[in-house]
Amino acid sequence: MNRGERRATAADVAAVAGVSQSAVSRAFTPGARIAPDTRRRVLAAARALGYQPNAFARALAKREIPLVGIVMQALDNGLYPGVLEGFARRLSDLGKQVMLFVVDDEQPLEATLTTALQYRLEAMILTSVTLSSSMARTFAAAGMPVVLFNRHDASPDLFAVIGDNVGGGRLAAELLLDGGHRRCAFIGGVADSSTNRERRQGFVSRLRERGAPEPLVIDGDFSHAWGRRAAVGLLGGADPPDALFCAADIIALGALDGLRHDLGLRVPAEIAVIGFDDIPAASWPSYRLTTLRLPLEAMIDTTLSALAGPAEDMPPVQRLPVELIERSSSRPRRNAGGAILMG
Amino acid sequence: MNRGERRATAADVAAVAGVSQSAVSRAFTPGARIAPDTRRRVLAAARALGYQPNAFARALAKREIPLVGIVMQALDNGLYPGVLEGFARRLSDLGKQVMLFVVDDEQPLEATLTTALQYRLEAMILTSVTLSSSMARTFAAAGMPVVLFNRHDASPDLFAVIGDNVGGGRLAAELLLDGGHRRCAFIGGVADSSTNRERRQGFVSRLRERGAPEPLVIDGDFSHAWGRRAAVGLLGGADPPDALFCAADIIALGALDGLRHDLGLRVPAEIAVIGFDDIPAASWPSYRLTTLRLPLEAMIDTTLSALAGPAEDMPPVQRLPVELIERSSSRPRRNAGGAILMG
DNA sequence: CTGAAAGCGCTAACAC
DNA sequence: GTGTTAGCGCTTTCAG
Repeated sequence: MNRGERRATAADVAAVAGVSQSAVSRAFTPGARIAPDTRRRVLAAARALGYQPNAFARALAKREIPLVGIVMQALDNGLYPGVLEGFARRLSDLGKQVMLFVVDDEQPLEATLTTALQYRLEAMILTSVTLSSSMARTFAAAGMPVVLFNRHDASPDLFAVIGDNVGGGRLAAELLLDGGHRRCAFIGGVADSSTNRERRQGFVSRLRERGAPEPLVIDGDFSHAWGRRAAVGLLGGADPPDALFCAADIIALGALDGLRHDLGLRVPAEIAVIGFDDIPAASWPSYRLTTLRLPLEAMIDTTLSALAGPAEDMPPVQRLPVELIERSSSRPRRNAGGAILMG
Repeated sequence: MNRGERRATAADVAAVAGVSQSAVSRAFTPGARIAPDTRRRVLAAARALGYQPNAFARALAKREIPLVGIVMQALDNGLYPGVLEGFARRLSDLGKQVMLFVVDDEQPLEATLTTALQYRLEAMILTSVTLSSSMARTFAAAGMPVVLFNRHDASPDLFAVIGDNVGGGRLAAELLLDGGHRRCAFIGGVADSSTNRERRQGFVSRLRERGAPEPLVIDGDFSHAWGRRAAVGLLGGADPPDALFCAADIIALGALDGLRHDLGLRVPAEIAVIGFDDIPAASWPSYRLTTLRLPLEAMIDTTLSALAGPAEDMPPVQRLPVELIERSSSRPRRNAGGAILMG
């Protein structure tokens, strides 16, 4: 490969086409005032030389670049591949590219965000992470819009698009209680993530409102392995629960596997399981997991329009409704509320 | 957000620090010749102004940018999230960013690649797609290295990193025959993808060599839904198979679900299933899928070193060995080869 | 070690 | 419509 050889520039094309360099620029600018014939000549010359406008030079001159950053923490929990794909497609339709950042302990968020600043990205979409207020200020100062996706923050001014986690948690409690369960447990993900907190809170508060016993609550991470281990542990303890609400589908899938295959329990006859998100695997016949569906499409739309519009007049946290998807990991509701059952 | 306000430039920092603009540049260049004290002053001024070097201006001046492109076709087959994450982390360790492209029918590869050319990316990693030879020529002319990941191409000069698909297919045949199966079928993915072709070819050829009956072969796509539909269809036909080799785990998972839950068959007692890739879900207790593991780590390493090194002296197609992972969707091997069994 | 100056390749007024 | 002319913000000789 001739790595060394210089790529053709607009000037080269101009020379070949016999026009000025700015004519070349115009030929490649959609709405520009240029004679159809000149444009044709320019394009022909460009093709001959293999010319492609240099995106950086353009970015420098225009002081903007159609590039948005997306930062993700974990690509392997079943939810984010769809999210990433959705954003990528939509942004691509808008003529924008995506710069992907994946963070973890070795790639701390701070360093990542510094890079984002250097690239003068149009905007940043932060999934599964949250922003310190000092960083938020830095971005605001740089004029780079930021939106949290599926995460939420205490700071009121940070824009966030989330599902109705509290409402979903309440729905889960409702369904379990209506199904005749009394001894519920919550298997959480990362303890201090907002999704985890809110889902648990909705669940626990509704349980209390209906006078059910206080549920067991444990936190871990968003993984299949954790769900499996947690479920097995919980069922081995004293006073085992008869219903599990998991902070995410990936955890619920693990719980289901632990319950059925490690413990030999029947679901939902002996114990019910509810997840959250509705990832693809939740609907597979091996699981048929009852869950709360996150409105991904709508969340992506909302995120993108927040980034595009002035966004000044919309409330900073957009909380979209989730949908209860009843499958067979939970029992159908009973009419009664207080019956005592299979202890 | 003060979108309008100009961000600080090196000149601004220079003014505050009382040095020349080039000193600022040096302060931000790792090995540059600059007095420790000047650097300190510059950095202080930079911090005060919230200055971050402009990556595009730098790219323009240096004629290179630490950015590599990754194009993916389907993020939802279970394999690619890990691939993407692996590449992102490794590249990030090298101080490089990743630009993600997702292609499909609406976002054709050609358009995507044109964009890549405009961004003067250091290199392109193409997963799950293949390159036309004219496009390959374009990239070569532009001096942009390209490597196909988990895809392979007829053109001999295109660099590709793949698993030993043929060998894996042969291993699958071996295992099935050793398990006493005779009537095998192959459930393929996208018909003309190289992975599909090679895996099938290895499988079929080994079956023939050992004198087994010609297997049924059908192609579809790389999805759970297809695997399920295909398995159900195959078993409903005349002369149903007693063993299935699927072109990918995601297909095998679907097949397993169809077999067990739609048809009520026992696996592997009544029918065996083997997949390919070893995605995370393959090891979950609900599936325990026997499969051929793709050496992802090694493949990623190889890809990256091909991109880095001269790559002139390594053979253009790197075929890495796959590993048979026996779980419980297949019967253990018997010593015999020809026993007749449970028709 | 440091500053001056010349680009890198393109866009955007501004005249014509 | 089209060419001319300034930059955009940084790196990199080249003197000193």
